[in-house]
Amino acid sequence: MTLADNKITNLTATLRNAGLRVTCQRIALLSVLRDAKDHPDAEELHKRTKLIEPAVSLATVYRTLSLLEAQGVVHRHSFEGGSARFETATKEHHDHIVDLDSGEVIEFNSDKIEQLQNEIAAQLGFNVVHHRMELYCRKRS
Amino acid sequence: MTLADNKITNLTATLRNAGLRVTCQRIALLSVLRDAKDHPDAEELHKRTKLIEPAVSLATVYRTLSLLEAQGVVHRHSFEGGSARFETATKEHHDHIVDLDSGEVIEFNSDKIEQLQNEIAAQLGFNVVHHRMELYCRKRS
DNA sequence: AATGAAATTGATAACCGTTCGCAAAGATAG
DNA sequence: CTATCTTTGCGAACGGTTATCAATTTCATT
Repeated sequence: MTLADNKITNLTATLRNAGLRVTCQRIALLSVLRDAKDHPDAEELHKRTKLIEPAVSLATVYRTLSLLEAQGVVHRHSFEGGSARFETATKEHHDHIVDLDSGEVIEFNSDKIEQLQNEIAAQLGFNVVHHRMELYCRKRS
Repeated sequence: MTLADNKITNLTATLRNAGLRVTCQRIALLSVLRDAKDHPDAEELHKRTKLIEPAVSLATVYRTLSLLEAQGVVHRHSFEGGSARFETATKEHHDHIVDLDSGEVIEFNSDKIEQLQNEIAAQLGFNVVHHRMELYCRKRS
């Protein structure tokens, strides 16, 4: 069971499954991640987590995020000109549109593009392990 | 005339055109950029530039790169887990494949993908200002 | 419950790529 | 040539992130 199998989302099980010990800091961070509707950075996650569990340091937030990323529980995105932003890996794979004016992040996905990417890589003798695609946009006038 | 209109690529003219004063540091850096076959980072560019013009500091390299980027003379790429890498804007627009094992960067472009990107953005009410697409790959076995 | 080995933590320093501040040196228009 | 404005080198500062390390906590085993 992973964070993806929600409903009775069991944060403890998520940690156990990832081979990590269960601590209140990690539970608190995971619950913040689970409830986040946006793409917060580490500092923002730290701020939110402290509301649940005051005894959590920024260092632990960073450490736990790295751990969870390594286990595929969260995804890290490094958009242009800012700090890394995180989201749970619950959703289907998707790419991002970044609104240049508001900083807002919109998700999208395109099987067509992914297929083209694979074809292009294959032609050059490569297999795509992962990719990064971000569209920096402005609202249509 | 920009660096793109090569043949008798005139580095001095490139600078004048960009509204920048002509200094030997800038000329040296531009010539290194012009001759680079790879995608060097600032430190590497500094190293190479010092061979031509020993009196150039890393700060000037960074400053000049930012200036040239703002004028569209060079492009900056921030690949995963490393420092920014630069290349002249002489070539057609292209995206990059990063070989995860060797770190090598291969260029490609796909009008088809770009068109799909524009369509997707348009559907969501956006115009694409610029994008970033990188395929992190391994050689096919 | 108590024990003990191993993992985790908070605080803070270190890190690394990059930018900034400033006085000195250099470029350009007139 | 001069005056003005730009650019430079140096080194300090910056910001996000990671490392250090002693103290604390987890958890399998009693």
